[in-house]
Amino acid sequence: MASENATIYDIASDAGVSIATVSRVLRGESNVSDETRQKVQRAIERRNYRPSSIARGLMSKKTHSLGIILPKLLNPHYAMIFTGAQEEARMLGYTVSLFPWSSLDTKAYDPATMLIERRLDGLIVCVEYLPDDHGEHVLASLRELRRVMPVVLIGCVPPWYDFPAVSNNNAAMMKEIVLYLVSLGHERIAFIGGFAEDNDPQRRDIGYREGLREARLPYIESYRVFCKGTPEDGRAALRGMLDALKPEYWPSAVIAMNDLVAMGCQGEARDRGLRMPEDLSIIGWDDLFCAPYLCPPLTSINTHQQQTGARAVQLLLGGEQRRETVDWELVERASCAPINKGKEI
Amino acid sequence: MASENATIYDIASDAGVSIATVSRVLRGESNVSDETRQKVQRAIERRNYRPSSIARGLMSKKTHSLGIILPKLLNPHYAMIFTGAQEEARMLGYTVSLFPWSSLDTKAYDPATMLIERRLDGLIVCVEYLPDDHGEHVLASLRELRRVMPVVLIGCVPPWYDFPAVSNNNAAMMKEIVLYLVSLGHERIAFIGGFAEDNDPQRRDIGYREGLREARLPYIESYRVFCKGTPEDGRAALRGMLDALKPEYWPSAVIAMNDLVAMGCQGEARDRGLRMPEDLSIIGWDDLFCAPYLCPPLTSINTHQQQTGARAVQLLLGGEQRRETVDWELVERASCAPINKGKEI
DNA sequence: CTGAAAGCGCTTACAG
DNA sequence: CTGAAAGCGCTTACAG
Repeated sequence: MASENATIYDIASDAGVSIATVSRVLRGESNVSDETRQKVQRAIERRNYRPSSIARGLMSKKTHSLGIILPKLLNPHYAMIFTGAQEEARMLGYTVSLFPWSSLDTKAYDPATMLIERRLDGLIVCVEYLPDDHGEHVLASLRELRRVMPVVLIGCVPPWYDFPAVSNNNAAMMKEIVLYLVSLGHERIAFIGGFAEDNDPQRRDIGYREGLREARLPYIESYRVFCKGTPEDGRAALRGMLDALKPEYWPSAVIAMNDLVAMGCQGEARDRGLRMPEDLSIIGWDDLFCAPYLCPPLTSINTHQQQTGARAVQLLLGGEQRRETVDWELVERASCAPINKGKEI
Repeated sequence: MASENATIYDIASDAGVSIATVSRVLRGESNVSDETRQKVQRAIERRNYRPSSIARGLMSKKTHSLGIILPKLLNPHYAMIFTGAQEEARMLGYTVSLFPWSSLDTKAYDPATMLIERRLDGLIVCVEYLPDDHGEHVLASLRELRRVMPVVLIGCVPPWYDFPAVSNNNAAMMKEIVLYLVSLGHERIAFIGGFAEDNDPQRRDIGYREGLREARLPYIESYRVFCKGTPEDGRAALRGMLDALKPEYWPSAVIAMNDLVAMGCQGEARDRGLRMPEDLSIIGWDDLFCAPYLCPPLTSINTHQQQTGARAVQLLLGGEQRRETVDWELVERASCAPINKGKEI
């Protein structure tokens, strides 16, 4: 099937010149006579010759290929980041390959081997809030990797991860969400989300508390429930919270860590016969493509994921060490409504 | 940041042997004395040396990297295929990079250039039903690419595309769906789907007609509506169909070409005040992660996308030329219900 | 069991 | 403007 590719030697001999000259016209150098250039170009076209970027990379030590590591491509959130990164990379002449999260996860047979042997020009890693011990492990792998290739992080990046990164200002977003719900009249606002990272001034818990404080609402332990990021996790988390509370103390609004969790919450609420949004407002995070088609259509916060992916590539290739923050946007849909003060439960 | 990598020469001189010997222990050859092997291994560990797979590939002419081209990663359907392919590839020591659909789409500046210069060991292309002229274009690009690397197709592959492929038996699936709806009592069954490919015995239209024939139901032109694959397309398609029909002729069930289109149909039906599934049953295709969370939860057909991606990699690396068909599974949820004969419209 | 040499397909000084 | 030669970091016969 795959026939032998012509090499620079074939072109040189076809055109009756040296390989150095062929190389010159390939790279578009100006110091080649028109006549020679045309001879070479004809030979190239006749053979349909394309120089091997692999061989090229040997001298330049550039592979023009990037890697990306993310927890789960099946979450459209990461698919959007990947897409943004891929498109930007392509414009700059780079390719991006997907590596599994497990490349970082264990020290077993040093899964990063594949990553390193590829001689990538850079690596993008999407991190999530991680339980502490696990986080240490990942951080160690990242530090190891950085010794051989530039690394840029995306996502929930604690400040003591001394890596360039592009992330969101989670605290500010969360505060905006809380105040938005307050503006709708909500006073019992729950937050179902990931595990906290101490000392991170941009973490969501900070914004959650700040928002409540600004609205002069109390912080209530039982409204803060932890969970991972799947719909099932969200469903279980809401169930646990409601089971533990008398109905009169049930929250009137729930902030979900992401749209998947919000979907699970909708399922649980529906199963319990709660009307949405009358009995329970829910707000998601990520604004996935399916948000408008949920019931009710899910209010969510758009985090500009494609732009995030693109910026990560730019930081990577620009060798910039700073941390960047990407803008966001609250997208109102029907899942959050003004509270019905006189509601019946 | 990225420090200079040690080379095989560094290791050789550290260990006091020739690079040929280092190469032997790297590749785990047996004809090396224990003593020498250990000297070399110690040197490798001290320097944290990893051989460059790039340089390796120069001689072997293998890059151990694959490419995948798909219409849109944001559709979870393709994210699942990608994930399956990536996992299988990794097990076999390969990497997979994402290339944009535009690599095939236009002949402008020969976008496939990047693909070819990378010297990929193989390429997976996810195709969709395409309007004829456009399809010809893509087919030409694929034939061109195949001259320099193995290509395996995934998806709706007409029989005259003489490529190895892994796909579904769309006709059989469609027939099963029609008969399933018939078993629920439906007689007015619409199909909102992609454009037909003449002569393909596995295309959905074949199964649609066969199912109807077997159930002794007439094929009705106005129940067969064409659309592309987004939720908006689906919504518009259903709107168009209903607008064109008197309510008493409205279908009682709609088969959507994929879950996205089904989502759009749900939106349109809801806007019109149709109760689902009482007034309208809808069935999707692909069984996306969000299907269980739609309203009503969407009955759909699971096409085992991860397995599909994995099989494509196996065909690619095995050099097999055959076409394969992957199994499927109808997943019943609440969006399809027995028809209510005495329903009020 | 080990090493010297050639080769993979390019680029990069260096001469001319 | 053009070419001969060395080099990128490996593997692969070929000798010994």
